[in-house]
Amino acid sequence: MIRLHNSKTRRKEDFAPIDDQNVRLYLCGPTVYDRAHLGNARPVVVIDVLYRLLRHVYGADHVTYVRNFTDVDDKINAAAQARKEAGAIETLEELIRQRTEETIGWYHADMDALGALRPTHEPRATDFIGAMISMIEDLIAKGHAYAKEGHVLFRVRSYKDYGALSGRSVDDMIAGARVEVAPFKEDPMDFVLWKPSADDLPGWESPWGRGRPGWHIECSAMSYELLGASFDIHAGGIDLQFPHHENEIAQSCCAHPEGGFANVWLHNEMLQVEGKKMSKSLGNFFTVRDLLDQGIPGEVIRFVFLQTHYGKPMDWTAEKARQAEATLRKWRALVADVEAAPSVAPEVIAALSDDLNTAGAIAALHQMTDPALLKASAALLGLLEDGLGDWASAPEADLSDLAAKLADLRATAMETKDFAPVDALKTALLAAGVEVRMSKAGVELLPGAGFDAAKLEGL
RNA sequence: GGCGGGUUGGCGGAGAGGUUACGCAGCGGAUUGCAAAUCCGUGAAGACCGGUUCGAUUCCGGUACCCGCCUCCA
Repeated sequence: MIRLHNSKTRRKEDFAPIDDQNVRLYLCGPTVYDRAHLGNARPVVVIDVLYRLLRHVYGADHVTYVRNFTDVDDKINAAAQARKEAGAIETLEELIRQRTEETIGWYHADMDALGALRPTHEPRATDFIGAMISMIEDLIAKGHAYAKEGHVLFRVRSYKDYGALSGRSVDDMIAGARVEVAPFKEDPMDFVLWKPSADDLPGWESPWGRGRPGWHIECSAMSYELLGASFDIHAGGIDLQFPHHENEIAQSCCAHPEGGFANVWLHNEMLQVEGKKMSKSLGNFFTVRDLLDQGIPGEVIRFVFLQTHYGKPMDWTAEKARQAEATLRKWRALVADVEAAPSVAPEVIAALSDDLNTAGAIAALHQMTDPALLKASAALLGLLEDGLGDWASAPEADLSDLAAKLADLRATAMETKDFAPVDALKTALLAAGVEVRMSKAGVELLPGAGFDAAKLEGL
């Protein structure tokens, strides 16, 4: 039995799918205007583990996982306009398309590097504009939304449970007074479903004139098209809980009162870097690609993420990455050339089933002595898989001559009691990233983490 | 101001109302020419103040501190 902490009820609940032949999961995906930063990767890795667990429990063919690409956004427009101003000859529309295509390619490459499985569907907002317009028309017809001055706004007061997910009341929020006041709003909390586009911005024809959708409507429209009016799990970062998810619920439940939208809401906490919020102003902002380029393997990033429960803030530190790499190297050596066991360790399943206790699952892996079982169990966490381990394999190098030389020097030193020549060679080997093992059985040289063949020249 | 999360041994980080978490580091030992690697062993905790209880780090209340969201940033 899988148990998940449901943000909607604020409790850990037994998970019971609506249809165990088709378990349905939706994760809010990225706005594709730039490289994914490290924080973007956290929900992807967390939900990837959930996806793997669900596939394990219900069968690989009985889980539908949807993660959208938001490719309508002012930041994308800004990036395209910047290119235009820099002298690009393409139309703005073409530049936007280029930018989103490019970013999606980066995103796939980066998330692949983290060992995340591709979702079943990756819908793009621009492919669902028609569905969004239909949904907005329906909301207007049902009295939950109104058109004014080219905008369409959702009437927050018409959905009585508005604020239930995030524990807020409309009145409290207005008292907070951090809302955009606009003359065309009936109520300050009303939010945009559709807005007009100037000629130099992307737009689509609609009953309210040429314009583009507000942000929230895309997830409501796409989840409805791909998963239906009711589905099992909706996930995303806790920062999306309000207003994004609150607005999704309001739109979807008002448009499809026959459905319940998402049964379970999973929210992951934020990511920090060395104890502080990651931000450009603090200079600790970096992308997944930055880390990969620094030589930190995706599997190591993944391991660091999974060491912290998704519901707690997770602190990225260089020290954690160092430790994770050491652990993975040890495990990789253990499972090298080992065939995965046919089944997964029950402790690992039990830990993951308990609200995705990935840290507990990793602790269980530490206790495992059977490499075949370790490999099979780690796979449920997306670790120690064959495709992801190139980084840990020893660099190709023939060190047999040097090993023989060291053995000779050592044998001589045993006689003369002068170990200086042996130590000199050993020191040089260590400096080149070679691990030196000397025992009664003989000398063994292994290329290690920082192996540099160039430093072996002349030895 | 409103809403929410957190505070565990040197560091990271879990579970469980009463029994060793675990990992890294440290320390002791085996091993080694010395190391490395490996193996064995080992000390160390639960922010603060109350309450419930035979018993709480674990449940409840309060205090302090930290953090997030409320600004179409996951």
